Amino acid sequence: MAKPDHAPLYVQIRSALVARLASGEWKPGAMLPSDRALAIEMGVSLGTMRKTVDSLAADGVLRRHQGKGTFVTEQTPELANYHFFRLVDQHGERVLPQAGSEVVVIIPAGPETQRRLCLGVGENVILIDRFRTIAGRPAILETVEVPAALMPGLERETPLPNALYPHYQARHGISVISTDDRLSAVAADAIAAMTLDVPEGAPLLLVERVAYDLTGRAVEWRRSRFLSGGLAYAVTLG
Amino acid sequence: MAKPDHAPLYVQIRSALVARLASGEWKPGAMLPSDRALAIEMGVSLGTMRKTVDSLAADGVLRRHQGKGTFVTEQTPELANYHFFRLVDQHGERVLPQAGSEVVVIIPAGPETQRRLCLGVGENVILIDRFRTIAGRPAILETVEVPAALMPGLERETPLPNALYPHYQARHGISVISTDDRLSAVAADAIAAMTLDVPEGAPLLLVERVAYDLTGRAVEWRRSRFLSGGLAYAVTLG
DNA sequence: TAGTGGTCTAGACCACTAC
DNA sequence: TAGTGGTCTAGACCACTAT
Repeated sequence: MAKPDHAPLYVQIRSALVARLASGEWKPGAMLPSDRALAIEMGVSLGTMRKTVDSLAADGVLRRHQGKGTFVTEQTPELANYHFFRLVDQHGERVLPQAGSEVVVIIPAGPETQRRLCLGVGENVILIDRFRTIAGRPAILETVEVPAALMPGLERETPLPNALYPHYQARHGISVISTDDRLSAVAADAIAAMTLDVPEGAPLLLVERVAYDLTGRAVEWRRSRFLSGGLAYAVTLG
Repeated sequence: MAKPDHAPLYVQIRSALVARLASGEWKPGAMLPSDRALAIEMGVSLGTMRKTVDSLAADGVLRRHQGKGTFVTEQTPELANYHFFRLVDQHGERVLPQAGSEVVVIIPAGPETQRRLCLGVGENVILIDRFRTIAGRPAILETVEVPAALMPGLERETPLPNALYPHYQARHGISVISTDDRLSAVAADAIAAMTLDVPEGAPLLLVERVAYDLTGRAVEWRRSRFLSGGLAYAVTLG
């Protein structure tokens, strides 16, 4: 063989399971066969299969429940907010935004978007421009771009829910499991100042994010600007 | 017994190892006994000991090297920068700051500091006020507070190195292994504007951080303000 | 060659959940 | 009671490092 099986068994088994998950063999929320059944089916020992499933559970792809079984992680608004939405107030309590207004259009991907989403020239993206409110006042300005080919018809599914990742999964079979975030501070431009009701030049927290699905594909490029003052993005490093 | 051993064996073993690490039985950089030796010494199976050591390695407390052994993680400037310093430039390349100037004093902990560091009233902290430069220009304004009781004499160890965590470990036996970061955007005040050479009101990225050692104790409360424009705090969620 | 961590196996028993 | 994941054991062999 050109490529010998240098990879450990549990890594190979993991790839096989990921492929079957990506193929839709097990839908979000569905129960997988038991560790024992999978081990027999794939011809490995129980310990090896457990190591594989454990790693997928650690990555958030699967969830284990003692006495019940192993399930494909289902993006719920609560889970997506807990995992991927990191905003807290001055007391450290999680903050949840409410819907504001949105504009959805299809446009050719710009150069920056092409690079972030690894798109070819001429590919279209669906662009969502929206703001969201916290405690009744506009607090988040957000520009979201997704490859049009990945989420056909998304532009007609308005109004979009507040949490987009559960929607991606439920309607388009795209499961976001990780993100790369870049945070910086920017001054509010005229439009942002008007929408968020702050002076022009006021400091805003800018979060630029690329989201990836379980196959490692970049599926979303997002820029969010948050009103500062009492709001912060919280993260634990370790 | 009042508290039965509800905890799994590998968790109990882990606590025992953490206690021995905290006691200084194995210094940073030192090699631990082999898994087999530890398993025999503590009366558990090899598999259980491996699970314990694996979890400590996953938390960054230990590092494993196939064929060599298991070692207590040593804070190096490189490692601390890689793990806990998240600044990147517009191309996504990691940025390393250089020393600027610093002022170190001992003061009674303020109410905010008391809360963040879980200090009693009247306890002193060592306060480090400094700025750091990137590519030759002032870019970071930082206020660091540590309990005076934890790091006796720190105030006389000036000039302090650029990376403080390796210094905490080498001189005071304090190993930072995780941090809670809160990021927001603020406007530059008069002093910040002058030091960083930006207009007053310019947006700065504020990072407020509490650092914890391997026993879970809060050991540092830090507020850093970063010049925006080309610089960003990068983090992966998953 | 000897010692280390890395992988894999085949079993056992426990804790929890459903029926 | 039967089935699930969670833990623990006792061994085997492999890959890597040092000497």
